[in-house]
Amino acid sequence: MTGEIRITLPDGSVRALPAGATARAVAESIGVRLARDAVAAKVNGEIWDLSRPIHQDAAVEILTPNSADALYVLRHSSAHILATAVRQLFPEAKIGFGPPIDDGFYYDFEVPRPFTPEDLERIEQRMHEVVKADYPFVREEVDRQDARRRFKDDPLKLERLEELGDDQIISVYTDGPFVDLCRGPHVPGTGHVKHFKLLHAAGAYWRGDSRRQMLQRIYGTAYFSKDDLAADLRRREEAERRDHRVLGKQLDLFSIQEDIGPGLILWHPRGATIQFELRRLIEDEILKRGYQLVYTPHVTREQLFFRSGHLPLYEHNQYPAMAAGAGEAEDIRYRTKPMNCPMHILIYASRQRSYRDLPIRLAEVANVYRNELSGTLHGMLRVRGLTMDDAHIFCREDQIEQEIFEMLDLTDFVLSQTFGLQYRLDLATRPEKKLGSDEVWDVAEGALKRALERGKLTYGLDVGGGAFYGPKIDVKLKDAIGREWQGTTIQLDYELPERFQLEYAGSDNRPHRPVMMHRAIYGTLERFVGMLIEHFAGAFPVWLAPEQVRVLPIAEAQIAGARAMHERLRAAGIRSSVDDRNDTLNYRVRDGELMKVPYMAVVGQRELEQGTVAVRVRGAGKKQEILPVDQFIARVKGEIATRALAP
RNA sequence: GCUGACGUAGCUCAACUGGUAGAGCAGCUGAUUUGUAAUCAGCAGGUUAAGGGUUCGAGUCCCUUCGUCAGCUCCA
Repeated sequence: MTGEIRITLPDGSVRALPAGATARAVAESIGVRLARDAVAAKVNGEIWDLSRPIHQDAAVEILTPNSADALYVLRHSSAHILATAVRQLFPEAKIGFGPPIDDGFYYDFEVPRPFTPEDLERIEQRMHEVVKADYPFVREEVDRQDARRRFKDDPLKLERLEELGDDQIISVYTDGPFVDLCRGPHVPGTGHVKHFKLLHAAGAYWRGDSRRQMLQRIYGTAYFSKDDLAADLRRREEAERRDHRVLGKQLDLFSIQEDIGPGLILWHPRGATIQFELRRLIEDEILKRGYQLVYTPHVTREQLFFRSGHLPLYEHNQYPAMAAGAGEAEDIRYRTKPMNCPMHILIYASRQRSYRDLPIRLAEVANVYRNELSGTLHGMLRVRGLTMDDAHIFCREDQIEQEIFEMLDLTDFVLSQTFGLQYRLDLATRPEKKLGSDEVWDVAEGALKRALERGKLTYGLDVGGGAFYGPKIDVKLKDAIGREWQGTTIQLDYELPERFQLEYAGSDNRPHRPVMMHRAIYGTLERFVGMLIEHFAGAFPVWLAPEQVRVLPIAEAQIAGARAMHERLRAAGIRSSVDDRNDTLNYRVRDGELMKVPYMAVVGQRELEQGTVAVRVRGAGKKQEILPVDQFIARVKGEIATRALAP
């Protein structure tokens, strides 16, 4: 391996360098500034250290701080610096994994006692010293014996080491006093990591396995620039400011009370109004699209769920059985339902169906109960009593594509056209624990794929993320501050029609098995409303706002006039209230703003005499408009009717 | 469910190393009649999450249970 190698750059140009040249040398051959900015390199699509020798012809791209790949490298190095500092302060700490993640990095440690906030401060300070020392990250390739020797005191690393195949290169990275078994790559030296922050510590199972020991994980984040780090910390604060649990209390939308139990939502009148509008939107829309509404019970004989296969497979998520109804045999038990599908299936199966009837689309906004682990509950976003905007479609094989296509269109109508939310799609394929044969899954996954492609939609793959009864398309919503949320799911199901022996008479007058689909556009009203609260920061568009107009008389003399106006608004279908409390106008305006009421209609003597109203728009400050009352009502009605997003 | 932190009035928070619960806002009453983000005064409000223990004495220390939070696992 002597002589020259040919390096192809991203612009297509080719440079000849001596064999064994490093990516740093490539960068230097291009320019000093690039060499100075270089963080790592992409060699044949794989990210390498700048200092790693290249022995063969290769395509090389120099990574600088403005690439996403470089940020991952930086964060990976940050994790090592974290571990370096922890090892110095806590020599007894055993190291686990320390990868970069989407919004930062973490490192797992096995330590005798958990880290305290004070520990984090000390660790962060020590990290700054490690950065100041600017230790180079040195890569070495070692054999298994050597690696075993080096990590003899780190059982977690040894465990990982033994999983590596014989054909895999074993590499270790050293920065100053710290050595880690690591695939790399890293920035050239610890001095490159200047802008970072440790965020919090929490327990995490080793290898993510709840049967194994709990390690202590420290999370942090890192950026190339001070501004980026500051912006991230601001974003985190902003997310806190929008917390739906806090806003839900302030705006009197909902509560969760110990007397009722965790994960069970009390929708107060204001929150219920939002739910009501969402139901109205989806029900109006699906009726136009050929769905039929149904209602089914909250509890059922548990036999139904054995037949559907939920029991015992889904039992960990179901509430325990209740005793039989009065006068029934004792061995008959009842369960609350965690899903609606078996009931909708029984409606389908309640009479003979013809191929001419299909597709049959049964919809129900229904409450179901799932016994989620207590530690997973989180405000409205993760609950035990769920309100699903559920529907099941029974159709022929040849109708699948069209049905999926229409569901994707409905999804777009609701999420994008109505709420202005961006979203992306994921095709989730067969999980390990599943019902049905691989052949059936092949057909099902293929059908979803074709529908997506027909809709010319781009989508990602979530391998193994499907439900146990079929593959699904998951919709990930993006909110106002860029966070992603699990919303809509569309699932194909070949299994339940089989279990319930569903049939329709074909044009050949022979029995056929229909295909079934499950879908929920909002997902659950709880999670969707929770997401909306954070998305809008509580400032709902007029059509969703629990209180659309608040009428404020300036003084006692206008109370009767204000009440009359409130009646006019209410008669026009506008949710209105009067704040005629014995407080200053300033006080009442402030209260209206804090409650995020979109419009305050101020009525003074002048307005009453002229038949006008002084309109204060939420968030617009002192700027106000004097409008004839008719005109104001027309404007609000218009915004409600079109479900306008502003104000 | 697991690890850790936490739980004081409706809300946000005080209360020295154990010494006998306090403030602002909200609420109620009254005065004030207000022109676009907090008028003034008075009153009321707590078995300190629940239960048990240590102590002369527990909001404070210990145990159990419940709940909340940060994560893990799981998930709409």
